[in-house]
Amino acid sequence: MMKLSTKGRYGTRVLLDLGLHWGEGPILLKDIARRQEISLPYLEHLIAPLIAGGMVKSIRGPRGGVSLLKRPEEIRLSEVIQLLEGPIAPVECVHNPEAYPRSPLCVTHDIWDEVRRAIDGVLESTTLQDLVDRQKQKWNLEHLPRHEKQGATWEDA
Amino acid sequence: MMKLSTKGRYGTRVLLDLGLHWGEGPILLKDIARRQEISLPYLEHLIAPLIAGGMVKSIRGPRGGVSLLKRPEEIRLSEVIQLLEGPIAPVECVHNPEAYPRSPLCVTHDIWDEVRRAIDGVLESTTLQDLVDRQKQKWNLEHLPRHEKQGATWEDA
DNA sequence: TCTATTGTTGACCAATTTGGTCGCCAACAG
DNA sequence: CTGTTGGCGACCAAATTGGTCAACAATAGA
Repeated sequence: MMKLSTKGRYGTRVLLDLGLHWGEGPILLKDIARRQEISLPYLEHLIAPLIAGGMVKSIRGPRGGVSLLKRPEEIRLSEVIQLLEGPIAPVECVHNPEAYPRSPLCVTHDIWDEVRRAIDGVLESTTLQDLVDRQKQKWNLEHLPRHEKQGATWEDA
Repeated sequence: MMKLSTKGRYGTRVLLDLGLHWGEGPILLKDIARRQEISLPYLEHLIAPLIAGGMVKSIRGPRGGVSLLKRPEEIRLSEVIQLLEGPIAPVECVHNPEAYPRSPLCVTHDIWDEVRRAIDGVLESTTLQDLVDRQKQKWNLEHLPRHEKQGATWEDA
């Protein structure tokens, strides 16, 4: 239950990859796909909602690629998940209160909303820059040069 | 994303129903199905993991039915969801650390684990008795006799 | 013991979601 | 104009979800 789909997981890794290459100009989808071990055709679908959401911009043609449209510290994980997976809510009526007039009568509703707020609290307080910083710190702790580890941002799931 | 399936939602309502009838002996599945607006055949499948998990006991034959095996204040929502939906974890590698030796290298892993702990915190701190109390309080606030509202524990989702 | 009642189990099924692939089109640098 | 690169929609297989149904097991009471 309560699983994130690959959309959210892969997509977060894609953005982390872009965050780690922040300021380097357009990044090739091909390179992201290789580093994050995502198939190129599937990556194209993952990137689409990020572009539509104004989080990523793309340039076509030679020397093209994708890059972040906002600075990593301005991108909250809650926005990312929202774009990739839709509203964060364990049950439908929590997200869509107007459609369910009798919700206030049901106590389970209250609990699911508490769960939603708990999830949202974590995602809202985490920015892409936080992920970038944590990743770099992990690499430093290993005393390894960064470029040898750029493929190691997967989560094996 | 992150939706609870009907297993978790319906199952929680079933237990709330049993909590509200705590001490009244075996409750007919038929009655639960009617009050909670769940089809009887489907309810039978919902109740099975609760029985297997030792949370509910059943008695067959005339004057049979199901009832809580533990007191409502001893039943945490986290156990309920665990029984009905399996492990609470937004991604697989968070729940099953041994199987993914490289997880410590991946920062997204850390975030998903924070989300898991946030969810678990809410569910762990809520007991079935809490739900029962809240439900009764809502009914009182409406100044309506309880028996007229026993069907109103759904969540419309 | 017979019977009606009630829960148990497993087979089965349709719809939806998930996790992709593939081919063609659009844009752009040189 | 040509090659490179992303955009987009059609299509697909597998798993999950959300059920139904029929046969069976247990038990209370006549």
